[in-house]
Amino acid sequence: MRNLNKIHLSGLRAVEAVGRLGSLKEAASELGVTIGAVSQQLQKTERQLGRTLFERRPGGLRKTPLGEAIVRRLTVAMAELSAAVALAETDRNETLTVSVPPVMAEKWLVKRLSGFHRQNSHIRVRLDASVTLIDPNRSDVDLCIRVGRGEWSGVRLEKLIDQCVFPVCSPGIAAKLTRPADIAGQPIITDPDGMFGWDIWLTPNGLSTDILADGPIFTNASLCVDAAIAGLGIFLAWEPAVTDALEAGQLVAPFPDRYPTAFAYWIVEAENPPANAGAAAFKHWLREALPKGPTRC
Amino acid sequence: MRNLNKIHLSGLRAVEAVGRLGSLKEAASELGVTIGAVSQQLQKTERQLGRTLFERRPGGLRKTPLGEAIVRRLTVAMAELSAAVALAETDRNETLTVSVPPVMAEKWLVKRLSGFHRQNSHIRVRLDASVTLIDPNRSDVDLCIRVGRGEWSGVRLEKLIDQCVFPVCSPGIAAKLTRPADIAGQPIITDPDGMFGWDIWLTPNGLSTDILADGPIFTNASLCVDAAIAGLGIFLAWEPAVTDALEAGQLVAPFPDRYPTAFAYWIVEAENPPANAGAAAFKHWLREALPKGPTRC
DNA sequence: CAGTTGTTTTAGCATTTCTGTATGATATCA
DNA sequence: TGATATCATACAGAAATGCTAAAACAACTG
Repeated sequence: MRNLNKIHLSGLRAVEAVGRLGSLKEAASELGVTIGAVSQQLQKTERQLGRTLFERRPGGLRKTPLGEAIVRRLTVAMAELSAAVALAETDRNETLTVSVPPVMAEKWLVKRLSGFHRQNSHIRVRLDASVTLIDPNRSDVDLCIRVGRGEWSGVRLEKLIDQCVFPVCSPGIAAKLTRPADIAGQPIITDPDGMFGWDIWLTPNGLSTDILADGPIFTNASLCVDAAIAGLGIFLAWEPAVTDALEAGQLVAPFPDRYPTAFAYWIVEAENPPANAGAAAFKHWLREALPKGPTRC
Repeated sequence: MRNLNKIHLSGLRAVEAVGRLGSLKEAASELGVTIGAVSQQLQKTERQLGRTLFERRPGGLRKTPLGEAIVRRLTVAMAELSAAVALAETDRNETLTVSVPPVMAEKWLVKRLSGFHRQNSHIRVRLDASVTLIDPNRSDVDLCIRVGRGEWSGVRLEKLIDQCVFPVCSPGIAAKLTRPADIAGQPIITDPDGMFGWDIWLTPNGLSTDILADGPIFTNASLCVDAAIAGLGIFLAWEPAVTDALEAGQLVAPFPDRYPTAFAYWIVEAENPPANAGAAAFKHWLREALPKGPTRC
């Protein structure tokens, strides 16, 4: 393989094209450069190989026996290279890697993905559920959905929905809650990694965090939602983490008012994302599918 | 195939090497460049493909699934390219194309070639017998042997032997010749394309071209020699065109003196010939095998 | 001889690529 | 915990390369 070190590969490509197509003119057109450029490449490669690959005869070039043999192999090689590149292109257009916070993946996205797939059957979606923000510029992730203030730099951003919080609990617990103050005394389900506190909801209701009782702790918002469904207490939730549970009646929002945290759901893309049909389709679908209207703040 | 237009092939080579060897360091060593260069190539290619081929993780790079697939194909492609290039290298070292004037090829070289082959059994010699000077810089000829003044430019020259002429004829005719003046009356075999005239030999012998009789004309020195052997007349010959015929007694040189034409036999090579083991061996063999000592002027 | 086709040459510009060096991030050892 | 490897990336300047455009050849064709 090391014998390729002294040969410029694009010269070999020129040789291949000229050999296959029979003339500088056609090769130049296929390669997208001028005839002169191809001529130079050809000569340079012949010099590097130390062999003449084409006889110059009136009316055009003609392969020498060695040229014939080499071009035959080069054509195979170029086809293989082309196939390798095509692999990337297909992948780029047909598979989409989306990085999503685990809660959203589990509680909202997984269930709806079939809807996307129904509309875009040729696109294969790969979900990457991770908490930490992956840099879309340097990973194989095409699209990230992230919760935050939108203060990331070096990326392309699009806001999806603001994060608005409201208490949720099982219907059983909800029956005991008529006023916000009734929250006191009920166990509170907590995610210690959560980025906001109960004050966001308590303060507007004229209450303080002092009234809150303790309750189970889960280090993952998805588990908190499950706990709430199981009737273990009240969780300060948000869309779309509980969209389905509310709809299915597994959870109830005893107080309709929702209050914005400082955060929102964002689409985070690489600064200069390569054209990707799948990414465009997914973004469009996402905007349509996300809870809107009455479910917003 | 056109999808290769937007991709630098050397970038693909870098991808292949890194993918196969597992680290920038080793790839850099194989490619004969610095690590930084490989890193840049890698990133550039990933950008061009629009896909991440390697995950950057502590301790080194690791192929993504797509990277894995692409590298597999690239390895095949590179091996094929390498084989194509190797073809040229083998050819360069093992086959030697020599362009020789037809007379020399027929009357001297063909017979002796087996001697060269016995000493250099791995080298395949291809003889190209043509009259016109092929430009060794732009043909698949490695070595030319040419008769001339050595006034070619843009080539590498080495003088072999000066051309010295002397009359030859069949033993039958020779019997009638005791003094140079006896040439008169005998038919003179002529090559109209010959580059010298009889005056070269006549003048030093105190004779003029007026005394020459007509005789058969052949447009090829080799045929002239054959005609002389057949007893059709006297031919003003030179080494090595008649070396064998003289040795075999088919021809006789009735007058021992030889006179130089302005010409010589030269080895003509490309200005910067690629290293070629065969060419070196052939030149060496040629110097040894050519008539020397008493057969010279 | 002018016109055509096809390749080569030349000069100059623009881009690419490489090298060194500095930087950063992680792992390993004592 | 700090010292030291290992691996990769960033950057800037220098060197090499590749491309274009236009002119020049060269060998046919009518």
